[in-house]
Amino acid sequence: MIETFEKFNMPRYERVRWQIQLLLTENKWDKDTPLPTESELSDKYKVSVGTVRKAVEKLVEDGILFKQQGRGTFLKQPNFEASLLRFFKFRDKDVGYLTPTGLVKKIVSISGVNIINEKLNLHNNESLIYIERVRIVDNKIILSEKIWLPRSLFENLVTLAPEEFENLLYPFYYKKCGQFVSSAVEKLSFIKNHIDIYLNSDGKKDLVKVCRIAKNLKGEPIEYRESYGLADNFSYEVNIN
Amino acid sequence: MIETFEKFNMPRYERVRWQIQLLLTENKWDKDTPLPTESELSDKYKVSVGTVRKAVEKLVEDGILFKQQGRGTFLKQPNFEASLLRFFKFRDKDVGYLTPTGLVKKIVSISGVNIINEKLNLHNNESLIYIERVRIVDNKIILSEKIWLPRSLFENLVTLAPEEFENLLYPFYYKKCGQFVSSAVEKLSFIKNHIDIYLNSDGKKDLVKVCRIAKNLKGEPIEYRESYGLADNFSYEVNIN
DNA sequence: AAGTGGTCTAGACCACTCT
DNA sequence: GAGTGGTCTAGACCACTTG
Repeated sequence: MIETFEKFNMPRYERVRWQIQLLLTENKWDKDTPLPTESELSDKYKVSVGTVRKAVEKLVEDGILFKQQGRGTFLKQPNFEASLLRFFKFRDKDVGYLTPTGLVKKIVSISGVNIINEKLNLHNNESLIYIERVRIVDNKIILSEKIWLPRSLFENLVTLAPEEFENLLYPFYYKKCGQFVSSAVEKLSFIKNHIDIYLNSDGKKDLVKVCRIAKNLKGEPIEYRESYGLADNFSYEVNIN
Repeated sequence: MIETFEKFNMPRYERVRWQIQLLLTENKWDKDTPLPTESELSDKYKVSVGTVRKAVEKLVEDGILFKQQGRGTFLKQPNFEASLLRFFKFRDKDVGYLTPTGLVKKIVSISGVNIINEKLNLHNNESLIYIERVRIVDNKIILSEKIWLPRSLFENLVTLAPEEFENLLYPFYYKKCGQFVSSAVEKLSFIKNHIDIYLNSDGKKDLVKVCRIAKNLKGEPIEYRESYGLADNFSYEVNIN
């Protein structure tokens, strides 16, 4: 392995970075379990502390680790549920922005669906778990979600009833199935005159559709999700450099 | 100045970063004029090369500088015109994605407008330049833009006719007025049944509206722009970490 | 007080670009 | 060949957190 890295002229800090990333796939890091210290890592991988620091810095930039002076370096548990606010902002009269709660309405095991399996890098015959879920603010459904998971990775979910799911799905995946979501790609589009059983009872509406592929630390897709919301609630802000 | 920095416990690399940023506001850096070398900077600011490197790294992350091994470090000329593709993707049958060309239709000097002046951090009585501009792909208008500039900074533009503007505005601002756009905030929203004189001749349409505040190196707003496009053409993709 | 990450230095050698 | 940034080291001292 190390020889391979060397052959490709990969700098040591990159090599260390991948070693650490490998370390992180072990299911034992939570927000209070620090990684080995910088000097331990520098001993382990036979590089200077400065090189370890550079590797770790990259992982911090990627949002995978976070450091706390005096305490240590930790695996970051991203909160995508809150960061759906990237696309939708639901403003309360008094409080400001709200985080919607999640409620699973339906969960079934289904056979492979070509276009979904493709997004999840699965063979067409591999079966899936399909979930319907709504997001609620102030007793009002404001988002409707369809979720597809590779059954092979999420076997432990198939026997659960909708009520047994928790409010936030990604920490739940990790607890029940050891699947850790570390990044995602979202694609946004606009669809007109659509109907959604959870979202609008009174006919067709203009909706915003967000397609998300969520990935684990290795960059492998582990969830495909489509979120629908009313276009009226939509708001998005981005910084450009 | 330096004492001030020290008092606030600002690390040296941060201080150096600000010094460099100050350097950059001098109107003499283009894509072929390298900054002073790392060792020159380390002499000048009385810190080690490693500290300079850290300062420069930050500026590279911010998209303000770029480095090229063997050549030097340069001020980055961001191409926002191309990066409007952040929100709109216009797909050509053959070529893939296209960069639209820009055409100024109208330029006038106007008195202050409260809501605009606010966005530009101007007093209400300060006057503005107002520009209407369209973006064209394949002989078809696909974006309509309204642009407001502080007249005090862009005095040199008021005497120009629409034809005298170049395809890309931001390099043009820099050439004519020494105003360098280095970052921006964009806000996206949907508007229904709107009419736009350049965009749609056959009545009201659903539009996507992108409001942009463009800023100089000091973070001061220097342009406010509203871009309108048909919702059908809209597509946006984002990575989350 | 002990241990963590945060800052900073001085110097070495490598990889690339230009002339 | 001269000069640039790219990688890497070994060590110092500081700031913060925890027992």
